[in-house]
Amino acid sequence: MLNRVILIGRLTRDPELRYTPSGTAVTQFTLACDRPFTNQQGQREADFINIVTWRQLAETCANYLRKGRLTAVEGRIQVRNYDNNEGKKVYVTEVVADNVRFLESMGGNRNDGDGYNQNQSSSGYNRSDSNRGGSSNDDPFSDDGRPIDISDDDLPF
Amino acid sequence: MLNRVILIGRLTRDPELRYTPSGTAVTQFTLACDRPFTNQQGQREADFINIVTWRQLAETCANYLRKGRLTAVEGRIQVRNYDNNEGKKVYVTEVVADNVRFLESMGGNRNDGDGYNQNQSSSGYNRSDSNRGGSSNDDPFSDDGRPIDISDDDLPF
Amino acid sequence: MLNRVILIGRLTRDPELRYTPSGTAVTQFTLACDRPFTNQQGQREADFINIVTWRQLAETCANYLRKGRLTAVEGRIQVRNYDNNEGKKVYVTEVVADNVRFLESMGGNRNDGDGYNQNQSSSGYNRSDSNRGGSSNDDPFSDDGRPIDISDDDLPF
Amino acid sequence: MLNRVILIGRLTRDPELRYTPSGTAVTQFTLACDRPFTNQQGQREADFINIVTWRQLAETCANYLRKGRLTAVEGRIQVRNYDNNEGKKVYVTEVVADNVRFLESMGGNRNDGDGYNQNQSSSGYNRSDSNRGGSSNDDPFSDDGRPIDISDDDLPF
DNA sequence: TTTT
DNA sequence: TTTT
Repeated sequence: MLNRVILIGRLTRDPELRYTPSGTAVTQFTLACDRPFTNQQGQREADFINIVTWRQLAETCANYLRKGRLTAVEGRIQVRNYDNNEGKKVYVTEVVADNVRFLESMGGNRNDGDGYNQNQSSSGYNRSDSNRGGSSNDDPFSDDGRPIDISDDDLPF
Repeated sequence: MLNRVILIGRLTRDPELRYTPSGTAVTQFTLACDRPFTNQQGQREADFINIVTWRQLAETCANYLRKGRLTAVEGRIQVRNYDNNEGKKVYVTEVVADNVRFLESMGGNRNDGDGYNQNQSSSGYNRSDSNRGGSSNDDPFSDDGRPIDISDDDLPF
Repeated sequence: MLNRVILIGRLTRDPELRYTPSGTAVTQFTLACDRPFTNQQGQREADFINIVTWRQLAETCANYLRKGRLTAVEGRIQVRNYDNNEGKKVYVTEVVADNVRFLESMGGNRNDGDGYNQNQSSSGYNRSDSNRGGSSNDDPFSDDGRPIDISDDDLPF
Repeated sequence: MLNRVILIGRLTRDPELRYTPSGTAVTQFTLACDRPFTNQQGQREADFINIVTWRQLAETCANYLRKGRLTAVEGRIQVRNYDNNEGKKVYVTEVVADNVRFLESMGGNRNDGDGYNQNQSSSGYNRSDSNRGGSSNDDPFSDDGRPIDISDDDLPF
């Protein structure tokens, strides 16, 4: 009934832009978020959190984000599952972002401080079908490690 | 650098209270959070999000939460991984809660509207070791589906 | 660049629905949010936080919220100012809500568990003019205590 | 029952460090947070949001924050009131921060990327007395514009 | 493995 | 598979 996530971290790699069969842009990246405490060895660990963005926001992220960039992400946690090639259910957790803020400039050449990068959906017609038994081509990130095709069924709002 | 989650949803089952070898309480449960849109079939889906609480908050959750209860959770996203019995890395994503609010009373017998249920850590000495190669007994939830032992190494703050 | 608020509290009064000159619905109410600690006298105090909602969400809130109802609000902090009748600048702080969740049912007669109550704006064309010097008819809430007219200029997104 | 704010913005001035009579550090500053839309004149406005930090976090903020710095703040909304010199109630709204992240380095001389800047309270004994009738020396920020003394009574957690 |  |  309410599902809100706000993260600040750094990209572990350049973002990946892809398109669904129907032509919708999807960009995926991973944020490294340092934990607020150190472990038993006195070292600070990080959580590596998968982010997905759609449509215009996906294009903007692909254009402006790069590995290492400090970035703020607002969105919701999404948990999906599919049956892997051994017929076992694999669960995938990711943050579907609807607002991304570029906290570092792009190598001196431009300003990114102005202009919000928000999802502009004309809400209401939404659809998102996950959990379709047997179908395995339904997601950006796989906890399994395999690259997987994305489908129009994953379109959020 | 910042990692904040706020959820409101319903417990899919009664919470499970366990103890680490050193006697620290850990309670786990899953929140069903309805998505803010309907899928292609016009149905509202939910995300099933794993929650972990520690220490005093774990005891309180085990005592007062029950299947179906509307509950608010505040915490951080944590991503852990371990090698499963086939030597494959399994990733586990969960929300480590530091504040849980009981939004529904306990069947008329008590009030839960007063009193915050917050993690009371004497911050600073914290430690949390995940990602220890080879060790597989390190987590409350497994995306693999197997029940797994919990370890003191997972203690957050 | 990022401005996010999430509150859970109870309405101090029934919500007030009004309309701007151009016919846009605005609903205002105040949430009492208990503080997470007690004061020197051992008593728990509350913060009384002003909420504003617009358009469809305003209508829904006016229809379904009532004094005392436990309610979750998501939005952004807005700070406005105007010159009062003595020519002094008065500052008004409120939360402009874009998502409101009714956490308690309406006296048994209905269900409120399904259906999100979210602001549905066709983002992009937005406008909001506050801080107009001399003009005093620009806000729902006044820290001054006077009832004030609302204006189309306050329309957010 | 839940009161969470997350902001990213820039300091409008250098932070101000003061001490309560009993020697507790309090730092105040204002964050300019650009609104996510433009007004009727096509200009982007900002909300100027007052922030208060206490104790160790106050010292760290005073040491490392400066006018113009991009900063993330996590905390809760607090609304206080007092009677001004004309006997009128004045309301003050501010964000009491428990986590502040410095998103820009300090002119090249140091690193601020490591090390969380979090409030370290030994929770449980808390107290905070506002709303004391007649007393006017109770707050960092005044919507009235007058500088006001701070008091130990405002100590949160 | 999923809640109302 | 991980960022500074």
